[in-house]
Amino acid sequence: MLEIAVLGLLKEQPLHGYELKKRLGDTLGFLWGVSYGSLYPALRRLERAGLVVQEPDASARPFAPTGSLKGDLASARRAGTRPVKESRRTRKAYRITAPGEARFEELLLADDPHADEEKAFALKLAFCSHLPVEARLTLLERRRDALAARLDRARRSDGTRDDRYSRALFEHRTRSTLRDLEWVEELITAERSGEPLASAPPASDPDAPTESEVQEGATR
Amino acid sequence: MLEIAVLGLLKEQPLHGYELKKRLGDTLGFLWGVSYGSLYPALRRLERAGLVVQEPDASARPFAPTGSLKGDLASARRAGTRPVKESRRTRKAYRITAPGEARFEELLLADDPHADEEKAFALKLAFCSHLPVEARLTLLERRRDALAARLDRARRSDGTRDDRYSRALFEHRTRSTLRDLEWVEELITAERSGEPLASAPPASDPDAPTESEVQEGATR
DNA sequence: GTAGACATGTAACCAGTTACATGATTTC
DNA sequence: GAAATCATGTAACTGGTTACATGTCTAC
Repeated sequence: MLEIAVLGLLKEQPLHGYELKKRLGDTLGFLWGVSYGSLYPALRRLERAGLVVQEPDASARPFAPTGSLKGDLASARRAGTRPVKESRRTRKAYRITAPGEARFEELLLADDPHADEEKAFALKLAFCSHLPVEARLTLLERRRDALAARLDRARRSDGTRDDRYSRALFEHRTRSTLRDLEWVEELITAERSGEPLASAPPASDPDAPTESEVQEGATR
Repeated sequence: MLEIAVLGLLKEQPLHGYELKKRLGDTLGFLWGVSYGSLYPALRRLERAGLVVQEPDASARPFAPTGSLKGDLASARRAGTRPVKESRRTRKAYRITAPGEARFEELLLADDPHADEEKAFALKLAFCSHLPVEARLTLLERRRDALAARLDRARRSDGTRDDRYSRALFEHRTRSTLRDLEWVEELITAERSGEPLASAPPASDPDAPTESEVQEGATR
């Protein structure tokens, strides 16, 4: 799980742990509240496995980091390779390697029985733009099948306990699953028909792919 | 998590591990695919803590439990030419104790930061009929607040990554949260206004179950 | 010169998992 | 008497968590 997220983010740009955690928290948003206690060990594991490497550096330079990482990185890059040996505890920027990218794709298609199904799918979807179309379709179809199977099971096992709350729960859950299924099916057809992907119902204006539309859909 | 489920089921009737697992799988349905590897240790923990005790094995047996397991079994074999539904051997039936019931209520209201939020709530809701009304309301309101907070956070953090899939995910997730919120609010108003709770549109619910059912476990 | 953000890390724990080991009872 | 099912359990692992410990940089 964490591996996917980390590799996915590093695929977009090199980052150090602290920043990685921030992004895990807010660009991947709702999905992730990972802690350092799992992040740093994960990074070390990835490094030992050769899936990521430390960038020449970028740290320990005496310019002002003002909170802007991009600025920092840009400066660092400008300054070129400058190990600056004596830093004891400074940041370590990691970059994904070729094996790392391979592993990433592998993970996006693997289904880890350990992980929470919903979260795993969400995470994968969040990064699937890095995948070739067919792989993406596979991912979506697998999800569709899982949801369909769940619905089926629900339909079958109607002998749920006679409790009113359990029943309410059961019904709500079933409706949710149904909606998820429909959504995934939309994604699939969108994927098949080239690109559009108007994930929110109809009525959206495809000409304006900006925030406003997103907000509209979200707060409706 | 497991504790809640086990105590909740045992509150309804004494059961042994194997049977418990089955119910965890199908009466609690979709929620739970627990394995023996966690169930049995959990039972032992509960027993050591005095929250459950072993029954002399009177569980659902059509003939008198003499206390002698082997005797009972012999009888069973003698009697059982037909597939008598319930007659097994070394099983250990557990019964919930008074401290166990107390602990159960406590757990239903506690919020364990470890557990998955959605699953934890679902599980608690599934058993909340054993709770007094006010406690139930507390549970529901807390869930409502959590969902509202989530929505709020989503609304605020619009700086999501510019990825089309992440965006789709974000929107879908937001819609789901909104629906969950509405649902919980329905549950709350239903709870406040006495009993009705018509959570689903076309529910096939001819005979409205009356209070008696709700009451039965609550006032011990 | 110290407060507070930035940054990295370890240790103990937690709640589950799979794989395995074992044994009793029923049924054919 | 073998196979299927019922039934209980242990060991090793997993992928996270919190709490803690420490270092470095900037700004005041």
